[in-house]
Amino acid sequence: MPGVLTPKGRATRARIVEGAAEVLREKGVAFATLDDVRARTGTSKSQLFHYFPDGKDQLLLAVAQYEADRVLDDQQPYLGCLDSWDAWYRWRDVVVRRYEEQGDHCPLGSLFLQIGRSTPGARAIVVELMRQWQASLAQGVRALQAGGRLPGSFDADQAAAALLAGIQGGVSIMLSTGESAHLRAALDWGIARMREAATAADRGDRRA
Amino acid sequence: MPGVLTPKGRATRARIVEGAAEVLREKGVAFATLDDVRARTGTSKSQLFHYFPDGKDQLLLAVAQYEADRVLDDQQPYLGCLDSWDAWYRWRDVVVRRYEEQGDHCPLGSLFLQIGRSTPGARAIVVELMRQWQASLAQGVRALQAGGRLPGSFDADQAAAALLAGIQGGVSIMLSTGESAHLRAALDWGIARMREAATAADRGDRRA
DNA sequence: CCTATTCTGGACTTTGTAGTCCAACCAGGA
DNA sequence: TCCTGGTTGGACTACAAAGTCCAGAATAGG
Repeated sequence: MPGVLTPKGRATRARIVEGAAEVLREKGVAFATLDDVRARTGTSKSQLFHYFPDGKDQLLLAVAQYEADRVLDDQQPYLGCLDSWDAWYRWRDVVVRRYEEQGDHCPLGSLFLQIGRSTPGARAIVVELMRQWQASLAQGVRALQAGGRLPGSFDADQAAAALLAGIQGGVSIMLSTGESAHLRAALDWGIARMREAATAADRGDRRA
Repeated sequence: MPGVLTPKGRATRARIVEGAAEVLREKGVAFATLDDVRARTGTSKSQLFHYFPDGKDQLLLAVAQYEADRVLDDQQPYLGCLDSWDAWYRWRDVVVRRYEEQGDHCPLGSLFLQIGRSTPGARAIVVELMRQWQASLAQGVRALQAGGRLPGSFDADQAAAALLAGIQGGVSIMLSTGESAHLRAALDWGIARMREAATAADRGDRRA
């Protein structure tokens, strides 16, 4: 796979990544083989290694990046404009629905077990995803503050971190139990806490 | 492995499970082989299959149960007596420390990817663990309520669910990033919300 | 002691799968 | 037209790891 890829080559490579992502979602990374990918994408062994010379790990990494990109995209445009309470609730609904539909395979979580979390490439992908996700949430909190719906003293970053943790945990519990109750509870609880901080501040303001 | 195991047999079996657990923690389930277990425990292939006739999956399941049992044990006695704010903070510290020490391999999480979450046995283990964990937390919330530190209207089960989700997510983020900040944020945020509910109720009581 | 049963060692078989190799194909530029 | 380099097909190899088998040692029970 020297310097350049022709349009045809690029198309094939993309087909492989997308097909591999499908296979991984369906069978789980532990049971997905290169032959499955080959069959699904209508390619041959040599193509797989032509576009991913370092073999399976490199392909898995590409799929991980592909999936990571989708995670945030799937939450748009809601995640991008969390400037009112309604917007927050709509976003919550989108998140819950997305993961309920996803069923019981976490494309990213499983990927990293196979590749190894410590692999620099893998780690970078997930760290960057978490960073962006948390940044979007923090920005949403600040938007509430800017709109005067939340006191400025409220710690936006800690709120975003806690919310993100709740989402991750809710999803992983759902993967094991099949129930989205925990995901809902985490989101509802988090948003509720912010609303309470808002009304408490109102009371305080009124009193002051 | 007919009906009974002699004392010697039981010891060997236990040695295998514990050794396998160590190996899995160190290498990760994706890379641990029966030969690793064999070497670590000083046993032979035939013993492995003597005590676990259904092979690797059965062994992994036994390890999963073993690890699941430890999760709650490691939080005792703190998890069992969450009847004051101080007790909650002490418990939080224990949880954070336990997972910081555990490093970057989640014995349970990874196990289920290999076995397959949908396997009835695997699912049962994790569902039961979550159930007990959440029940303990809910009991702690009710203990606060019984002590008059928290209004009775507070939803203990939702609180427990949200806290549990936060823990799970905090841990899984820590596994990927190496930072325990999210775990701390989730716990602190959750406990803080309860305290606020308490003080808000105080204000309300005073006002009423 | 004798015998039945459990336990253990280790060589062997089987299988699934990643990765290799080379010949052939296609497309665009000189 | 020919040539070059990216692209493709598919058979082949290499190997690791699960699982099998049987002979022989240890042990419990009578």
